Amino acid sequence: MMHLDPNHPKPIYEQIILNIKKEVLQGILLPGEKLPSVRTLAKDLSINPNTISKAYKELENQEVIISVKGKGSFVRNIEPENTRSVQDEKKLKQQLREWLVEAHYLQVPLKTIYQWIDEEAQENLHGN
Amino acid sequence: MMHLDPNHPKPIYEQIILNIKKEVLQGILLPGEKLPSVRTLAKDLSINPNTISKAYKELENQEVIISVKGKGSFVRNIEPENTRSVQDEKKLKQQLREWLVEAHYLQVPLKTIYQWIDEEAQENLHGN
Amino acid sequence: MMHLDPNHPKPIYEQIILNIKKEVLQGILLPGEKLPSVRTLAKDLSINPNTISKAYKELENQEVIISVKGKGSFVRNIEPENTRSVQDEKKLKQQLREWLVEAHYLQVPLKTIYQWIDEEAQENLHGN
Amino acid sequence: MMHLDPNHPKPIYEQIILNIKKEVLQGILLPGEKLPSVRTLAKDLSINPNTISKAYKELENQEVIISVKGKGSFVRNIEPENTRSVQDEKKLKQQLREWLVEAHYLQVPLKTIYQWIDEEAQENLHGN
DNA sequence: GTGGTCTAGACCACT
DNA sequence: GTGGTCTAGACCACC
Repeated sequence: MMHLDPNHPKPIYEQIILNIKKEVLQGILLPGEKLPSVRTLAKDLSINPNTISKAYKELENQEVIISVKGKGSFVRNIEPENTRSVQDEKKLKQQLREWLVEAHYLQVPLKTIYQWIDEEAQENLHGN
Repeated sequence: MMHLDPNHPKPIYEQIILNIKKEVLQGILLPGEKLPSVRTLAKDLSINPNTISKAYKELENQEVIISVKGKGSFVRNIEPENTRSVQDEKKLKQQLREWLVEAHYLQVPLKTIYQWIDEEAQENLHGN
Repeated sequence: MMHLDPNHPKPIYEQIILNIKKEVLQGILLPGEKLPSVRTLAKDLSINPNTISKAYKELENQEVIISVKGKGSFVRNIEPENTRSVQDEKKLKQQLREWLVEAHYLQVPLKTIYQWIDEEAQENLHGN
Repeated sequence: MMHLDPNHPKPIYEQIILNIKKEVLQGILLPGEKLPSVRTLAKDLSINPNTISKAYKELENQEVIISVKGKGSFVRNIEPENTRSVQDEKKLKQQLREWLVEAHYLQVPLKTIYQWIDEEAQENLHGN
């Protein structure tokens, strides 16, 4: 079950997006699988359906899922040719750069950073 | 000279904070050195002095600089005893976790991530 | 109701911060409880919303409350792990030192000081 | 020799006031003793004479010293009948109250507070 | 409705 | 001239 923190600084719909992406990565949600409907997920998480709707729309924009009128929303394949755009990469790198300034400022050693990444990578990718 | 993008998702005052932190890390701004005054920096960047003020105040909260009424704002020493708190570390790790989900989703290989970090580390820490 | 004195040497936004901290300590505001919105509190106290906003932001920095866009501001739990840092303690002690010089100069006996502290402690901590 | 910290949030003239009061309390400066002249003290501390002047004027207002034209400034007796006014006491108590809110919030135990006071009292009063 | 950011312009305290 | 506070009013993102 998805974990949401209403007191998180990140808006709820972004938390949902992140969670679903994570489940796809981890193979909990498989390509072609049907996602819960907007209304049922909203009920399960006891939040506003509009918020779920916004998350699903954004996931469709990012080509993670596909919504079919009258049928539901489904996980898309991660197509290898859907390789990241130059823009995506630039954005990611920029975000990393900003994070590193903070980390360096707080004197986190490089070794620790590598360790954190390895821990997380194992969880997300387990075998990919 | 500092580069600001008013259309960036990050608010201007945070861009300023990041820029100054980076300059401190890189040794462009040295401990004790005087920062440009609120008003002159505002004029140089053609933004409102209050925005600069907000950035400087936050930098003072984070103990990066110190502002003295009537005198100006100055870079503080990075005291080794000012080690990061448990909460700081938790926050950093959480941010990293979210970034990694994105990166994995876009299929950035671990190797590339390490490379990006090394590049940036060299720029920020040059030998530390 | 909160009491504010515009002619106080302490800025208004700091008076608000102190008041809210006190109410949290005294259990008037409970963890998770919603604070009045920036706008309504501003109207109630007949001051500018930006001033409230400044106070709330600082309270969020100090991890007393948490503000969520579109939802409101809420009292956080005081986590026992969020122990004070060395710097916090240093700052507190320095402030106390300066206060004591004044008190000694005005010949307040130690006994009276202890009495004042006990009175206040009872109000703030009521049994903790 | 007096210790001044130009990077302290407290204005320099207040630091001077506090220092002189402390020296009077500790018996380093005795009643009737001549203080250094504005100009020589300014030179010794390498700060602006106006700042010293402001401090001395305030000390005269608070009846700690007395300035005689053409002769210099001198430490006054702490006269027992110069007992603190009701106003002074109210102000002191108010300041203490605010400090205690912070201390309680940061979970400093009462015992620790007493300890801090005792340490400081010994330094300031040594035998009074 | 909520909080967050930014501008414009004012006044104050300190050096 | 310096930073700090406050007001007034605007626009944005989120729920």
